[in-house]
Amino acid sequence: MRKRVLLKDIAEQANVSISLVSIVLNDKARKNGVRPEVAEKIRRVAKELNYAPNAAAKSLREGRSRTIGLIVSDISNPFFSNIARHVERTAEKYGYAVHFSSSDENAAKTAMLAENMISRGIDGIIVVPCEGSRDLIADLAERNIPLVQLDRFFPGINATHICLNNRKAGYDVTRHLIENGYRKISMINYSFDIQHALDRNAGYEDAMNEAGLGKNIFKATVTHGKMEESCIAAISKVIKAQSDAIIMSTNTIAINCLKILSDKKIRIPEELALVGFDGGDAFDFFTPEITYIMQPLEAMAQKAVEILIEQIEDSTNRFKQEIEYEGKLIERGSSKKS
Amino acid sequence: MRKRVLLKDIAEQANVSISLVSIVLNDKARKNGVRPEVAEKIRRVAKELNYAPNAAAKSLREGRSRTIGLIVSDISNPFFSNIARHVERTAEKYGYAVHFSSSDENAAKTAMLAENMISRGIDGIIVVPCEGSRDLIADLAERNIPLVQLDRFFPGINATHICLNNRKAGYDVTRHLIENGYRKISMINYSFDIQHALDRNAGYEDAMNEAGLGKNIFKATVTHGKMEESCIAAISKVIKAQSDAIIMSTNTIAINCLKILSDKKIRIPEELALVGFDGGDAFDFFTPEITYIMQPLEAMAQKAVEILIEQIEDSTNRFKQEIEYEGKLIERGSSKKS
DNA sequence: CTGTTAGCGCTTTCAC
DNA sequence: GTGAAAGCGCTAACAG
Repeated sequence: MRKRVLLKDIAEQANVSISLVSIVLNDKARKNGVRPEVAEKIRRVAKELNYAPNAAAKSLREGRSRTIGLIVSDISNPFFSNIARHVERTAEKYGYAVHFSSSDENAAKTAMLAENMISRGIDGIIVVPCEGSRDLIADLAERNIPLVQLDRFFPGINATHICLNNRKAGYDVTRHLIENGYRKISMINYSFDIQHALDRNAGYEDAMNEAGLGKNIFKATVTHGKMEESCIAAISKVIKAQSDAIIMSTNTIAINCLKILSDKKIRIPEELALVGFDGGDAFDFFTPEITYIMQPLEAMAQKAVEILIEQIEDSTNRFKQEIEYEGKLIERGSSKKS
Repeated sequence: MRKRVLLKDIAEQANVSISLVSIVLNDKARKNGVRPEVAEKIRRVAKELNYAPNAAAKSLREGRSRTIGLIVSDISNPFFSNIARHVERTAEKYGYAVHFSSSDENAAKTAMLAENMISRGIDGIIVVPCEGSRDLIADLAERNIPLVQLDRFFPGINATHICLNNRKAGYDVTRHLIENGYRKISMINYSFDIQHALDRNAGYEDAMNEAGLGKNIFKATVTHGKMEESCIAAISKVIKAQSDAIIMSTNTIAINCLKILSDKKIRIPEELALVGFDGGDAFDFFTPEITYIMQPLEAMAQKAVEILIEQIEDSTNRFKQEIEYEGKLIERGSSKKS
């Protein structure tokens, strides 16, 4: 194992002290009035020796690691891996690395992952919180750990969040269906007690009531742990209720439902119109293509990282922020009466 | 900011020395003959105080961080995010955290990411190497940095790899098409000078030659930076050559080609049969469903992590391993003559 | 059995 | 302008 090169090695080569090397390599030469030629020499030697600082020592000394943690439900879900990609890109821009973990929608696991990350010295956390983790999030925020909730959030706790205007999005898809002539519109959603599900439901109900279709409101719920069975059950219920359109409230729900509907050979949109959230290959390759609400994921993820880094780098700047982005309806074949 | 609890705090509370606390909390109590009641007390106090070790200090002292780096082309690509998920799960099992980065198929960026990770003190790297990074990989291996190449690899360098038996996989899909009556089978692949592309090509040619169809071998190449245009061009060429079947050599190529074919309203498989690699929503929701070679990704990722950790934890055990897994053909509608 | 001590590599006063 | 020295929190060798 080639010995790692240390500040000491550079100092010896350059005939200066270790502290000078540290100062120069941290771009504090000017401030400390180091002579330019000395600084230059140190930089040259460092480059020659291929110096790379020891992050552990730096972290220990500085009390920060320039690493952020990202907790999502499941990194293999394209929605979250997209988030991860944008988080990574922005973090990199600011010189931060990213630790990721998947929570499997499990509150206890989320808590464990967060503690683990903290123990490993990450400087802050971006989390897509799952049901039941309200207390954890509140606790982290109270402990003054830089934290941003992304995509989902808990109202009433003192923690920053960034998400879609879900109520509006729920309203918009419903409106879209109504305008296309659908009347018996059903919603399939998680039973989650989590704000984004509640808000999408609320938007749906707003639109239905506004159109005088309140009596047609029909909500079927599915359970995370048993997606397949519960989606089958939900679809049966929806069909029995003679719905002419379904709103599939999340990407995962949609993928499961689409498989089932495809097997059942139900004609879309003639027999049943469909709308979803978030996009993805499934929506693009289903026949007909699925209408959906697109989230400005890149902007949201970027903002999340930027706010987090602000919090990290300025500990006086940890006031709660609540940021909502507007979704955009992508109209396609699955929701248009011929 | 609630002050973090240190070994010192526990030591004071429990009326023992810091080192005893360290010994006990690192499960070395038995070995050092610490009295059980003392050990118990220390553990109790640690729990009460909610002690979490400072990872930076531990890393600095121990020279290892229990963190591994994962470099893939693009974490938002479902193929890679699946790998990430399995890597994460196995790493977690062994108490390791995961840093991830996307290389964008860029060798210079890969090098930068790897150096960055090393500087940050990761203990080892799992990398899906991109074209042009042979020297980098060889260099890392020579520097004795624990390293496993996953999915792709460079032959002739002294570095472990885990991948599919790509030649066999290329052979199998081709055979499958031939057996289903297709004769003018074309291959769309990266122009990459990377082994897995070459091997899939070789397998394709093996099967074609074996069946006396050598004169029908037709390969169109696409370029990573400009997938859309180059896929359009490739498909035009393939159609002009009057192919009756296409092998799409990677997931990304397939998704791009499927969109194009879908726009062109070419009837699959009557006019053109299709086979792909790796699966995904696109293959499941395309009509008809796409036949593909499934890689045992979970097993491969798990093995990659395990070998990496072995290398990390036993520096005498760094001999090169070359492990290949067999793919499995998933036959579906896109490759069966009615 | 338990405590003292010496660093891991780095940054940062504080003298000179 | 530059260097010596202390110390971040932890582990492990060595005394006692």
